[in-house]
Amino acid sequence: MKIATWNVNSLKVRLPHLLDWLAAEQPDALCLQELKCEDKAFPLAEIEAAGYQAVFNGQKTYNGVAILSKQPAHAVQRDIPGFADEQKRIIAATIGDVRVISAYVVNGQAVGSDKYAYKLAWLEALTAWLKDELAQHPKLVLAGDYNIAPDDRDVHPDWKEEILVSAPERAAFQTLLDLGLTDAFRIFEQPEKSFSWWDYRMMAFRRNFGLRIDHLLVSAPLVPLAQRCWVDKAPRKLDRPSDHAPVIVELRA
DNA sequence: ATGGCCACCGAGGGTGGA
Repeated sequence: MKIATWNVNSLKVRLPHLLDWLAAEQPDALCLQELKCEDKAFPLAEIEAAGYQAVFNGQKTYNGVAILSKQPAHAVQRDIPGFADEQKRIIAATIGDVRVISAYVVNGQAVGSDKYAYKLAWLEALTAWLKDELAQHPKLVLAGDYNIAPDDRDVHPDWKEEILVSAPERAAFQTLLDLGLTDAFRIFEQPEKSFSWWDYRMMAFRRNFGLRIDHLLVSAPLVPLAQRCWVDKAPRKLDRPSDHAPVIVELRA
């Protein structure tokens, strides 16, 4: 079973890349973020024609998440229960016997800003809810754009900002791991300077000036099933790319 | 040179992203 995550930065603009990528990679489930697309405008017909079902939680202009899957999605949950939030950042569904969550974590803009406080509060609510989800669903994948680079090796040395790498953000990431989740990417040996996002500016992709902020966290029963985890840089090389690349984990059936 | 790019909305430049 292949499960992937991809921040597409506008589903409308990236739809051709998405359809090509689905055809080539054939993931069993794909978590999308930053749809920037209202539900009524979701391109369901095109995605169904590609052989996928879709559940989604969108809004105009900003945010928006979806899960595409070959098999039906059950027990769909939108947003974090009990957490008042206008922003559409969470959708969860059960596919087969695996609970799959697509998450678009708050960016936070700058350490100390109002958005940063919202980021930390949002992560705290996510963690509390995840504890319940894990109790109900032993096999779980928390996939998405975390807007956190967990370790120094996940950051190009030229990164001068505090946001995405600050100690409180990394502590929040660790709190998720402490629930019993594992960063699937780090189960395996990986090339140095492996990243999932590169700024559009400054020829950042060509210079590999990136950060690894898109992650697939897997619950303990899935760790021994993990076969491989990698970043697919190919879509980042296309014309009009998303600034993020897909990350994929392959699980033994 | 202290910003460069991209997408959004909407009709020009402001906002947000990371």
